[in-house]
Amino acid sequence: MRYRAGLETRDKILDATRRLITEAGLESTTIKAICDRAGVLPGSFYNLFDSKEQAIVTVVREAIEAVDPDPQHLGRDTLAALVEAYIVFITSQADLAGVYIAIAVSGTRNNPDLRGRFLRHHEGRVERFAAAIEREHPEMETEETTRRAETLVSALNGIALHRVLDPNFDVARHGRALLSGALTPD
Amino acid sequence: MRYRAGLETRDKILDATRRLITEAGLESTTIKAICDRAGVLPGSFYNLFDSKEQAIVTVVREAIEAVDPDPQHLGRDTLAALVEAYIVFITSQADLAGVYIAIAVSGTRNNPDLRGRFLRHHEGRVERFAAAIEREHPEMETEETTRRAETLVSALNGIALHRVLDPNFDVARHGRALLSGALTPD
DNA sequence: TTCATCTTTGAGTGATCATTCTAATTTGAA
DNA sequence: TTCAAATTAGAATGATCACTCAAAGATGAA
Repeated sequence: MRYRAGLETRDKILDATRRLITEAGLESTTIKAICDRAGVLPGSFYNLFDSKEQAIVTVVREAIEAVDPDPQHLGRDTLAALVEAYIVFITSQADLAGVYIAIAVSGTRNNPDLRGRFLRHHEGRVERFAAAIEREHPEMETEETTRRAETLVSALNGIALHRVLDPNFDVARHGRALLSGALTPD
Repeated sequence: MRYRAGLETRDKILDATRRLITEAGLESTTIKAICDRAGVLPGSFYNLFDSKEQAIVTVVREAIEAVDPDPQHLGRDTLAALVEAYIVFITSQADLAGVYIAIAVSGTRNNPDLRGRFLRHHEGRVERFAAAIEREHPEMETEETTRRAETLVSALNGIALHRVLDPNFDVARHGRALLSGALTPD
């Protein structure tokens, strides 16, 4: 490998960006703030990224990918496993979870790219949940499984949202409660 | 009434602020943007508000108060009525609902005042929901009713959050689905 | 050791931010 | 109609924003 110095700087910048978005919000994630925290100067930042936007999008893509782990289970996962995976994501990757929620709210209003990316991801996520429900309840109609999956995924995001506000919020307990409520008859 | 002109300008500014936060996010809610939309100049803005912060806090307080209507029902409302009230709030006061969610995420990180205000409001809301659950299920322990209320309120916020991203999201249907799942045995 | 290439430095750019100020205009009680 | 008080106009301030650039320094293949 040639010139690894630049790669390390890149990591430091992405790490700083990730933590800043979670701790201070998108609004406060300025070039200066990123560089201060990464111990780097603006010139170095722009040597590695074309724009502030690019660094943020990189981190956001990271977060979106981290939400859905184990793609090799696709088509075989249980609903409970999907919920547990999200709980693990929120609790063990708090920085990325913070990015995910921050983007869901602030990031998607002025940035069509982020908005599209997020909505496409959400859609795929709902489908994965719906498929799991259908596997466990073959008698249920497709429209119904989709609707229940939408409710569950959105509700889980609500849990993640509250966790950002209150680090003591018991994500596991509330997430599992939603799971057991998700398949109740109307 | 003397000098009503100022009051009208104040309304125009608050209205512009409300819509801007919902449509473009806190980040894009600048003095210039507010004034342009309100058809007013910065001098007029600062004649009526001490700071941009003050206008935003005014709108946020408005939103927080609008979430919980009919305080005269306090101590008598059913869980279903509370959920319906939130559904009505989200669908019929989209601007304020957008403000509410935007603040929940971006507003509370750097602003301890907003953060405290939001968390206090959330706590009161959970208590109100818990009391309704307890009334309908007297056999349930207090700790249990609180936990279920926390799950439900956070999950409802998740529904509201998704509605901000997708205006076609069927808030009523998903909100009611959460209600029926909220009292399922573990 | 040489030297082309990669990387960092840090001052500097124009744009835009929240906010201020003074002068002009409008208001409404008298 | 008068006039003090309320309100608006609009240019100006300094701070901070994202971003650029030329020069210095570090790197590693030969």
